[in-house]
Amino acid sequence: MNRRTPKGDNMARLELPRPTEAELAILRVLWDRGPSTVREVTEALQDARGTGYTTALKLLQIMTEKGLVQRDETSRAHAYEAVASAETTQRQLVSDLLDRAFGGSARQLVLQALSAKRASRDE
Amino acid sequence: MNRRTPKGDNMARLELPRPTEAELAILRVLWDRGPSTVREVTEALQDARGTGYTTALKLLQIMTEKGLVQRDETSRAHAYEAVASAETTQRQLVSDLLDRAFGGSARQLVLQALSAKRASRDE
DNA sequence: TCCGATCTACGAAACATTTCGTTGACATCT
DNA sequence: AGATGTCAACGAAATGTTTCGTAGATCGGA
Repeated sequence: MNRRTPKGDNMARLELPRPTEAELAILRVLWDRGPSTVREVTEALQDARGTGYTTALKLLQIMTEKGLVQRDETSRAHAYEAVASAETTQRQLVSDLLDRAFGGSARQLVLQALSAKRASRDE
Repeated sequence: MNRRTPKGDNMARLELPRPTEAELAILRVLWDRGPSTVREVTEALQDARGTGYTTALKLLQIMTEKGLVQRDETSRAHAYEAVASAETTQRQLVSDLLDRAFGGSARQLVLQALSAKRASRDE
């Protein structure tokens, strides 16, 4: 395990774990919609992925443990909310990719980003 | 399974699978050094990761199956070589991240890349 | 030829991620 | 109250990734 702020802890917020692929898809929904129930997340994910209800629920439970989302249990249908902003998480992901694939050369990454954009526009 | 060019197939090279984290570390060595033996890869990886010999070998075998690397079996110590260039793979990774985390906004990704660079320079 | 070093191959264990079936709680409607 | 539908929780299966132990082949030197 790898928790920086172990569960009940209220320390300086730095360093959440890197979200997995399925987790990231959920975070994108939460960033778009704000706090949402499992059903809402599931429905928003129907198009992009085939995510079933219990799958989304399980992922949100795991993400709560990891500290990636916060759960509001006030109403029967709990509301989940992303803990880190889209910008913060995106910066972390870019930074990881920078280290893992580009040896820290932000310049190369930017160039590839522009090239990738052009390629996707071309099709 | 998910192979585009099923094993013996020699079709147009497009679309290799996205390398995993450990695989990417190996690709970086191969991009740096050119064709290398398992031992050479293992030694290059000693610092960054603790990768043992059989681990590197297994990964290279899997990567060969996936088409990520090519194996030259001429000498007893086989030589492995990356199939796709650093640039091609990097472009693919950036493109994936763009879709998965940025909803296709290359502009945002570039901004975060610059911000990530600044942050890492600051420490 | 025998020994030790080095290599590939194989398979399984350890671990992480994703999916879903089932259960029991609770709510709403009749 | 009883029937029906929605919910969270849990555990386990299915899949993907990483690590390593072990076996067998080959090479070179004593």
